Amino acid sequence: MAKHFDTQALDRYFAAMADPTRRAVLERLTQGPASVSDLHAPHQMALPSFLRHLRVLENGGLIVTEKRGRVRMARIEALPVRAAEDWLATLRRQWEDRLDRLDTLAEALEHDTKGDAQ
Amino acid sequence: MAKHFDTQALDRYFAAMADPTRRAVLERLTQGPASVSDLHAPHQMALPSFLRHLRVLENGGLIVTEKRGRVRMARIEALPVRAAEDWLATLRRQWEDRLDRLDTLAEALEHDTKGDAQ
DNA sequence: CAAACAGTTAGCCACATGGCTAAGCATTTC
DNA sequence: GAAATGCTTAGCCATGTGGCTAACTGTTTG
Repeated sequence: MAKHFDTQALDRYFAAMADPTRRAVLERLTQGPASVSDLHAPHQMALPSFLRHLRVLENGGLIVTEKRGRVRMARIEALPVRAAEDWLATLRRQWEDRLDRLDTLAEALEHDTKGDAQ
Repeated sequence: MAKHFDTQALDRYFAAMADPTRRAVLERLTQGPASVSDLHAPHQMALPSFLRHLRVLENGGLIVTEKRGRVRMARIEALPVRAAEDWLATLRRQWEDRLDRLDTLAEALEHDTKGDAQ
């Protein structure tokens, strides 16, 4: 029942997503696989700089790349995105549950006017 | 229709969540507000180091703090978590849509055996 | 096989991050 | 009002991150 989150993986997932260039790459890759050059084209920075962003995405497991001849193709990997989303959802759910319990408590206090809480 | 994501905000949200200490603080705060000392207690690091994690969370807008007397209380802020979650959901959805389109294409090719796509 | 192409590696630099200790400043509390 | 409490600031250090240029490797292509 208890969800198991790999903290190191979450570290890398979230860190990977904490950069506009890398998020843009992910968005681009939702439309299908692309080569390093294709992915690089819309960005101003030098290719080596860009390549390191791809590495961050890759060893965070968010994308997978494969070299064929002199071209390296990249595609998005679904699972890590799910993992990050799940962690956030779990967090939000816990928080909402707590608010629900507070509501319940508030209602209870309204009916039963003993003021011994707080 | 088009969702609007503040990139700088996303940078800070995701960066804030890319650290186990900070995620632990967020999880703790889903159970309700707490003082700096309370939040610090379960963590090994020195208080000043810990305080900086709180600052990262705060100016990423993930938590709100308020000082009353000599105690500073912190509570979680829902919206940024939502924003991050939404961005991930949007990303995943685009990706799934693309896969759906590929499925549709595959079906079409199965029925209509003309191989002029791709 | 020479040239163009697509990545890659190496190395440099500036700044950010994450940890520490030591000392300081308000606010209780005794 | 002195002492304890709860945070805060300042400053140091090591490592990580994000950018660059220059030079190199392996693969097509003319």
